[in-house]
Amino acid sequence: MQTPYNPKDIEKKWQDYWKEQETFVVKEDAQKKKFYGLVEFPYPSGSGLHVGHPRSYTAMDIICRKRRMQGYNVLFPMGFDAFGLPTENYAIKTGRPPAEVTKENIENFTRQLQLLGYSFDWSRTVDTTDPQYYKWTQWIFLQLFERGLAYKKNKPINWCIRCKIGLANEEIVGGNCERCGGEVEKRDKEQWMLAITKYADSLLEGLKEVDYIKRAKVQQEHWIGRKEGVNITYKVEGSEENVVCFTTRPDTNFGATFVVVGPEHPLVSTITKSDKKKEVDEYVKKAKLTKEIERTAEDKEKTGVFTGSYCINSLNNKKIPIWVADYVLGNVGTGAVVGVPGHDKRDFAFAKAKDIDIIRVVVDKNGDTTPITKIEQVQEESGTMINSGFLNGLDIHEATQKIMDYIEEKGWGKKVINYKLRDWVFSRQRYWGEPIPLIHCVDCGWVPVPEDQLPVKLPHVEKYEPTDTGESPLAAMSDWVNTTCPTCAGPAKRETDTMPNWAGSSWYFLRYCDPNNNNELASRESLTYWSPVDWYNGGMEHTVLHLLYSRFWHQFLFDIDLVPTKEPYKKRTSHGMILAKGGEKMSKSKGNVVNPDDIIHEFGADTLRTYIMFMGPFDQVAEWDTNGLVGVKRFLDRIWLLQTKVSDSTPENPEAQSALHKTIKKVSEDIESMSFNTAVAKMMELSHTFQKLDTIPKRYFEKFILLLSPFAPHISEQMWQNLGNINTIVYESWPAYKEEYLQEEEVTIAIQVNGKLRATITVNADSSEEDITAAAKTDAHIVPWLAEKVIKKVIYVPGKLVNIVA
RNA sequence: GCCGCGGUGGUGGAAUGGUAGACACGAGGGACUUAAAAUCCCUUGAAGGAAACUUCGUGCGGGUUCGACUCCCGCCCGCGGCACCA
Repeated sequence: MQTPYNPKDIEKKWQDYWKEQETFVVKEDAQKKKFYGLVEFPYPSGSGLHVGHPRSYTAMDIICRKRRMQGYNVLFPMGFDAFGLPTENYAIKTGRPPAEVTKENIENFTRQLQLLGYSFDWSRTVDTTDPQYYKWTQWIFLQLFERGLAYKKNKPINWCIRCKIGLANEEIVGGNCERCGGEVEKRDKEQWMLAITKYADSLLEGLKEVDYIKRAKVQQEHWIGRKEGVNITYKVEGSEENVVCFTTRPDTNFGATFVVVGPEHPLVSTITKSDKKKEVDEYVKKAKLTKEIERTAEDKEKTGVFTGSYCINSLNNKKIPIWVADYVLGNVGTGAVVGVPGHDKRDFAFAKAKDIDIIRVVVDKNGDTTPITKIEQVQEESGTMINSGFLNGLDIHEATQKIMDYIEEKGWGKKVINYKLRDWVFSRQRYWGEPIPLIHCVDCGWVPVPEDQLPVKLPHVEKYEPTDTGESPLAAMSDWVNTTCPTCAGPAKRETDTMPNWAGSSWYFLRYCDPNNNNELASRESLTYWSPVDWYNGGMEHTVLHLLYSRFWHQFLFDIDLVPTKEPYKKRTSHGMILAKGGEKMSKSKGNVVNPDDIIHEFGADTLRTYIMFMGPFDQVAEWDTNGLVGVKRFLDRIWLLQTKVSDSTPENPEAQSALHKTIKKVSEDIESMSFNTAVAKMMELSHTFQKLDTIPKRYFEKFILLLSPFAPHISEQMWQNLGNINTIVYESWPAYKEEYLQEEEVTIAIQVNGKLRATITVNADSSEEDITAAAKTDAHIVPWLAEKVIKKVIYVPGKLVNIVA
């Protein structure tokens, strides 16, 4: 008699077995083809694993388990991205050292991940806060520094007042701090910058050779924001100065009626006429005090003041006024814009507000030539030039090319490529991050910490609070800060800023290849064997920043010949978020977070894993529904009970055999396309088919268990053992289907009359088209529909349907 | 505003242009049981009909096609990203 299915005993038993047997520990093996499956390593927060994490992990676990069964040598690692603000904030509140808190959190996360039965190679775990790890994060930074890609710059940074931290542009959401939602202001501060813009083209180019989901590519392209245009030089009348304006639409330049410089523009004071000085100064002062979010609000009314100066549009020798207006941003393009109000919405609004001429130079496809002052302004995607001298009659795109060449030829401007991408603000005035390994010497300037002195370890401090002065808590540690210059041995000071969170996660996948190497970030041999990551799954929230940053670092490492491939990830997919019941995000404050521990306790890890895969399309958001677990649990219960029906000496059953092979095909294909929900559904169907049998041939059941094992590994191992197998199921061969078994003896053919279903008939699979159409026409259900009608046409789709057109 | 994704039963969701609603939840009925739980079986898009069956039905309006959830055109709604980016 079969014992009942008891996930608690089974799951613990097999988790212990895998650990003792080192089932998932891998080594490089030149004889085997490799597969590197990667999931984003979690931030080990104090609240533990969240039910959203297992969506990504289970999916990749299934893929990796399948690859092992397909004979691949599989690297599937896990680690912890453990530097970060929540831990630091917790330390501030409780006074406990972040390292201690981190250690506890990692232990808890590890426990939870192991309860889920993932096939991670735990011997390769990395922790970004481990000095043996961040030694190499610092080392990579120094490589960037030595090649001029890390530089210090005094620039206005985004300062979160509440977190007391400088933020990267990427960390501002809707003008507020991404983390705390608080106000952000501009502050001048010396910041370490990484020259990611030097890699803009390369990062764009690299996207062509990788297999990323479309929206990940599109978002990255958008973020890089490459734009071809021309910097046009406008001579300021009665002055030696020039105003340079970037535009992507030089075709409309005959319609230029003004130039606007932003309040930050360096020429503002020089070009302002004395009688306008007071007004301009006041305007500029006010603009600088206005928060960027207010200034750039889309529906904000256009304001600005005339400088009193004019410049000359060389194209038509027209004299046009120069204005100062805050809708022009200092950090975009050249910080100055040529105003073409006829064909740019913002220029139009400005011209209307200031009563400046509006000239139409483009006729859209409707041929409308109404003066633009009389209609709402347009911004055409296509059209023909008018009022534009030698451009007249040209399509706007042709005109753009022609005039760019012309302007450059005449020396009035220069073709340029602009990017939306900015250099990466790389310093943080916080404690819980990697110290930036540089020393400042009055005589020698910034000097790297010598390699043999890495890592620069985080010292123990008494207080973790950041300061209002904008200095890291490390700045107060005078023993640590004061040091000697590695070059001249004179007195020198350490850099007290730390690196941002993104640093450790920008190369962690390389460290997994060789996690304990003390001499290099990872050995060339291990990187050559495992690189690149074959399949990387993660959240959409990381497709811009983390993905771009890590690609940048990786391309840099490739350029200095430390890694074997230009691109780090061959394939990138993304899972949808798991929302709480009701469609809200799960959050501690709302109290709607589902803890995997509770679910595992009640239903078991196999049920949880299978349910998460079954709940809906993998790439779309899904609402958590505890009721849904019931169905999956019943499915596993049912399979468990099927064991009693398994028999060694049962003849073939064509129907069951066909169902089995269809399931093999479907599950195999669905895993590859991440259609896990339909794979599970197909296995459920098969379980019903088997249930109807008196006895199940053992060879069928074994194949079924093999298919199930990536989804529900514990119960599968146990049933595999129950069937008399001695070895783990993990390295058994993935079942193959046979085309011949997919065919059924009889097929159901749909019969339509004029495209509407009127009957179905069941025929032998090998029936001829003639026989089937004849049977269709004479079917009792069909005959009345054809009465008094002439059959015009019969469409036959083999094995599917007959459509009689009458 | 632009870009991406989506809209299908009471619910989550299935459907290479070919029988819409697989699979699952829930609900209703039945079997087993002293009873309940568990399990198993049946029914379950809507309307009409005793039934056979008929009509309608995949956000809305058109179109292509023998045939459209699927392709094309024009909209509406929801989610995500970007956004006075010149």
